[in-house]
Amino acid sequence: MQEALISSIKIALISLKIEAPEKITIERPTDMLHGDFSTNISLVLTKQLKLNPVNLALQIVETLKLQNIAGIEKIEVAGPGFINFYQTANTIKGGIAEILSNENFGKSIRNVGKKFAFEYTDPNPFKQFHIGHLMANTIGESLSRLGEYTGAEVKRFCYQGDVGRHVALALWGLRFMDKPFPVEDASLGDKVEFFGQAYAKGAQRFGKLETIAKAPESSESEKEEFASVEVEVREMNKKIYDRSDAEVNEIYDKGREWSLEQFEELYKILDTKFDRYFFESQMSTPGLEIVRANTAPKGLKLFRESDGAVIFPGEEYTDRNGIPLHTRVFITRDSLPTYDGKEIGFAKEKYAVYQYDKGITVSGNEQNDYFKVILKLTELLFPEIGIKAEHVSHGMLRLPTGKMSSRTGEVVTGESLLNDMRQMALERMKDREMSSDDKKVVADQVGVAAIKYAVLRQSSGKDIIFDAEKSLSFEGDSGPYLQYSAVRAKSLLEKAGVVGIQASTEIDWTPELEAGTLLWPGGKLERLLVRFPEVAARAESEHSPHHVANYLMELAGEFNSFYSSTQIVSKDDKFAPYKVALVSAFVRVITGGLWLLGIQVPKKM
RNA sequence: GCACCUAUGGUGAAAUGGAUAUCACAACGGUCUUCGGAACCGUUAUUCUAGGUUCGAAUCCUGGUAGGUGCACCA
Repeated sequence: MQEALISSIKIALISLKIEAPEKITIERPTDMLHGDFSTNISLVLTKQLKLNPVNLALQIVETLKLQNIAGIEKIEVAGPGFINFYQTANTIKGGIAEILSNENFGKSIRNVGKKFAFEYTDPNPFKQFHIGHLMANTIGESLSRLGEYTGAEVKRFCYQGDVGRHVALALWGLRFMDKPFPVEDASLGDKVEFFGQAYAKGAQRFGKLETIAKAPESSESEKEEFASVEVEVREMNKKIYDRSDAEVNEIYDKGREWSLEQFEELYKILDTKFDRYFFESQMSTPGLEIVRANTAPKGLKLFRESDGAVIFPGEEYTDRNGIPLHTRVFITRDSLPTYDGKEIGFAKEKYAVYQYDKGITVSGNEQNDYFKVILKLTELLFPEIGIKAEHVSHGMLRLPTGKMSSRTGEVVTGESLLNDMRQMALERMKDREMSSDDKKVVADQVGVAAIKYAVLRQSSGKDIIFDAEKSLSFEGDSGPYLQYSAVRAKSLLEKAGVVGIQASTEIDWTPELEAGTLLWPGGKLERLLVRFPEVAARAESEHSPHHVANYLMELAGEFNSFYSSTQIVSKDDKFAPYKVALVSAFVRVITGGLWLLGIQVPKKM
């Protein structure tokens, strides 16, 4: 349609003897009252031609009208000189018919033949899976689905930090635990909790000693105490890397396995499934090799030695926008690769297993500057990977203080947040007639929807204030509201089936279509439904699932207005088949849209 | 200290450089439920500040203010 309008405009300009600019834009007006399509061509031309934009627009419209563009009913000049196009009721109606007949409505082929890789979540064994991981998972999963929806081949990757100082601190912290090591048949939660506490104790103790030792007024003995502790942790770290201590290995393997098992349970609830896992422990060797091979005076000389460590002097480079980078350490003076060093190995390994056309890493925005350095290095070391790698960041999920399950006042785990949401959902359903098993399934779906929607409703990169009260109330702008709308619409379809009303757009329309009207004032519901594929495509190209979330919100609101203003399933109503058709189209679109957000539609709720 | 990010009704957000800045929550008033009220309808209220670019600025540029984040052997 847009192409047809553009060529019509070109023809109109030629007949007015005006040179057409290279780019003529056809846009969707923000307000539907301004038509189905709009162009600012007159405003753009007005300067060079020194004409009044409204007069020019009027002239263009005159010649456009002579062309009788198919599917267009009305062309108007509005505001400062916009030209608005209104589609015929028949065209809109045809759009609804298409939704009904096309199971894949909303999908597109714009990325067919392309390979996308998404790396997200990236939790660390031995540490809690916290709400930041929940966010990254939500965003990464939605981006993956948008990729699939637009035809790309998509692989989901998860990179987990199973070595490094946090693990060393967890194992070192075991000595301060007053609880016994979990027995084999202890619950998974208890097992993971045990290591989580060990890490907390280890990290706390280490941090405390470090603070004391580094304070200006610290005594010699305090300094010595920290020094000896530092040696212990470093030795533990080395043992983990080189697996030289059988006892450490045994404990380490158990802790790692338990953590990973627990992550899998969460992924199941979150409805996400990774194609492949990578571990930091596997990236040490390739990372070291790459860095060593390019440390001056060898290779590309990107790295150099400094104070016994190997660094990348970021100050000497700029990012894609010409902004200077910062220096980072890639190999420590203990000859161990830092996280940065391993990341470089990972960049290469990831591409080796899957030659993607676009590779996106999702992380918190506190890593923005870090990723600029990594992306720059990737470009310099592996140009063919560098141009395909991108970083998408998210802000923090902030919780109101003193609420939710942060019992200790420390990090909120993903599990506790999920549990709270599920509990709320169950509470809400207590009067529903459902088996308790069904209720649990639905409570999972609703709880997940509440969290995911809260994350995806706003553009990523900024912090999200996750207001417990509001999100738990499930009102208005929320995932459960969308689910509820879908569920209610589905139950309407069931009812229609029982009564025997078939969805159809082909009813006796004669007077209505001649008057250019559809059922609903302005045909707003219909027009929104038809736009779904454009919304999905835009969300994909901008890596912005919130376009889908906002669209669904508007759509559901419009549907609910429709629902409450008219009787839909009614035997004697000649419009009933069309009304049911709208409900059916709505169900198809909202189900697809929620899928893009990673949200399931419950059977009942 | 240097760098980056952010600033929109009371609150949380949206808006390819476009039209009267949109939505939800809260507040206030209504629908009174027989297709599922986790719903619907209405009212009040918003672009941090000073300049600049532009036919047109919440959006782009410059200064200021406020907040957040990151900067060597952590991940």
